[in-house]
Amino acid sequence: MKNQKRTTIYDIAKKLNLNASSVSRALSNNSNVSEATRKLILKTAKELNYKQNSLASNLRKGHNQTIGVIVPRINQNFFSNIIAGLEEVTYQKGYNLIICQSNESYAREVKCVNTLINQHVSCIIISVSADFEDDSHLKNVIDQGIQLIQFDRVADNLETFKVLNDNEQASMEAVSHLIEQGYKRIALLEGPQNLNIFKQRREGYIAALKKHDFEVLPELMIENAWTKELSATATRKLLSLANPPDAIFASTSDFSALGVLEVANKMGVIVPDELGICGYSNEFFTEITMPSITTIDQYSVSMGKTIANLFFQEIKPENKDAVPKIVSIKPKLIIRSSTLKNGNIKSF
Amino acid sequence: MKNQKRTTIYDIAKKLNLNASSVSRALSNNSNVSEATRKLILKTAKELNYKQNSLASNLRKGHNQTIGVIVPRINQNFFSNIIAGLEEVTYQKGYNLIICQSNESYAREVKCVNTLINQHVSCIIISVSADFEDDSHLKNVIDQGIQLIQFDRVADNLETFKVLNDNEQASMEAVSHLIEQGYKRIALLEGPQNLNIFKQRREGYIAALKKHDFEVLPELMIENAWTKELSATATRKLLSLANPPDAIFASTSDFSALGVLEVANKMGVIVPDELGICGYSNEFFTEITMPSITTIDQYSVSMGKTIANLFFQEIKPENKDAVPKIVSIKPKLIIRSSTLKNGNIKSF
DNA sequence: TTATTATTCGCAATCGATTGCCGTAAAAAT
DNA sequence: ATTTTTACGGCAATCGATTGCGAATAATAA
Repeated sequence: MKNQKRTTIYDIAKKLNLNASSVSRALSNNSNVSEATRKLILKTAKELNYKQNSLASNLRKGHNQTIGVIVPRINQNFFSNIIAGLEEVTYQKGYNLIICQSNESYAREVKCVNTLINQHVSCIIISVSADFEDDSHLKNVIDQGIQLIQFDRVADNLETFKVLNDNEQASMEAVSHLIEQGYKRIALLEGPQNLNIFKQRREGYIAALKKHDFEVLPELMIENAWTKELSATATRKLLSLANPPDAIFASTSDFSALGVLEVANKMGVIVPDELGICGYSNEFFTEITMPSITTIDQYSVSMGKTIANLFFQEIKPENKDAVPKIVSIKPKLIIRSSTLKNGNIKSF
Repeated sequence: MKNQKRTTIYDIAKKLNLNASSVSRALSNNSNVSEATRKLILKTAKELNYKQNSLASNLRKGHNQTIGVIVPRINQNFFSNIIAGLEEVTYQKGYNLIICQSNESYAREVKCVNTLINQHVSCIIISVSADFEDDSHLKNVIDQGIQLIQFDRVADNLETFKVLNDNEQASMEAVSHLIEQGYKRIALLEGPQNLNIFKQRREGYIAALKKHDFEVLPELMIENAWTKELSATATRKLLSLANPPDAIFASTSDFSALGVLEVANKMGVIVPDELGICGYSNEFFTEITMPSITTIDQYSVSMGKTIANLFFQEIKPENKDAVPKIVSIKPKLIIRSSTLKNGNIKSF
């Protein structure tokens, strides 16, 4: 049973004294086969344990019921939820996903793109890596006639379909919330500014400060504090300032916020009374920390569904003069204990 | 630029007045092409932006540099780490992964298997779904000449390569640890017994009790408590027994353990003094709960690597008389505050 | 210079499924 | 009974890359 050949439509045809074309038609359920022979073909296909060869089928048909997905890391909540959402829709439509991780490396991202191009996927859905350099590989995707949808982290000046979070708005709401809670000196932990999302969150932060006539203080804006460890270090620095902040918006992630919280707890700084903390992403654990962490939910699963639906409804129908659409999803501020100054603290 | 044809080896051949076969040979870097023409071909391939059509290549070659992975859910730590580990190795070897989720549904698992068979992947790596029924679909994989590696949750009586955790051993160590800490009545939260892993964990629990001359009490063994909610319910029931347990081993997952912890905290039962809690999987959050949760680390990333290496070293070389090997990995008990009765409590 | 060997490249079949076109036979219409 | 229409199914080309075989040329040996 090792090297047996797999049964093909020719095997079925031969057994029934038919032509392969009839077998193909019967199996694809299309037309021009009598009900009797169709049943016969289906029956013997089952008997011979026939499985279609998608390679051959797709080669002939010139397309592929496959969508490629490239994300920086699949073991991050946001991305795995996006994929879960994508999968839910694509599965219904009989498409399947090839999932690749760039591991936040540009070189690897390029390789992933090439692999997917070679596979003739019908669409590539991508969120670019942190050390994103330029968009030539993405242009290449388009040149090869493959649909491209960017989400979350995107190459701004490349005209494609995009599904985005309104990071600026969310960021502004978060900071406004902090201000309304009475925090006076609000620090910002930022991610790499070559990624659009982190730029936008910074913009939102600045906008909120300006709106409330707060000063924008460069010493309170820490670049590249986007891991738990980097954030912890940044927090120690911030809290030992002559005039330390009374709130920190960890705009990069909840892991970053956790770093802040742990340092605060260790230093005996009371959260939220002496220090407000807000994270980003609504990771599972933000609900169970002490205190629980205010954060921003990105509706990641439904965002995944939105992306997939965009493909099936707008792109796949080959609407030639369809202008690349940009869908923006408004994230939601989830207010928890870490920013509720006025006694209204949720219990664990 | 929409419907342009992609350039093929024939386009390159025509431009250079060569035959496609030479182009193919030049690109595959193999043999029988002069250095001069090879360079010429490579150059014009780049100029024309040639991308190989993997469908055609794989169809002709009869195999596929692709491995299929089927897991219940990719947004579970254990599985996403497995995939991360797999990817690290397969990427090096130029293979890529098609990742599918069964969503814990048997029907869907069967569909995933069929899709991967159709794609002619060279290997399927699977951890079966919770409502696993029978292994006919897996037998089918083997019949179609596709390599099969099972991991973690496996169909026991199907002879394939397997990579397993020594669940029984780990479970026994966990329960022994509880006993050594002085807990006297240890309850068990169990998962669906049609999955090998949960059966083994139960065995380990029983073995530890017997080893220490403890009675095995059916009323302390709760079946199907494998979500946070089910575990919470089970915990309430257990703690309101006339003779309640003083420790609970949530053998199914850390989420389950979290459910236990939350109920204990709400009921004012002090962990670990009045109730010991041990989870399974070493999810990220177990480190940051109050108190932190003792759990079992499964070395998931390195397990993924092990699986991939198994394929490349033992299976792919077509070692005809290779007996399906079973690799067992010994998980590690991570002792944290939730089971440290004797004052030796780690701080948050 | 001729015979032999090695290199390089073309020819054509092949992988398996799909599909336009055409012929035949059966069914329907006249 | 004859013509027209419809249904069914075969033929053969096609998708793009690979590969065994053989021919032509170049390099080497005799």
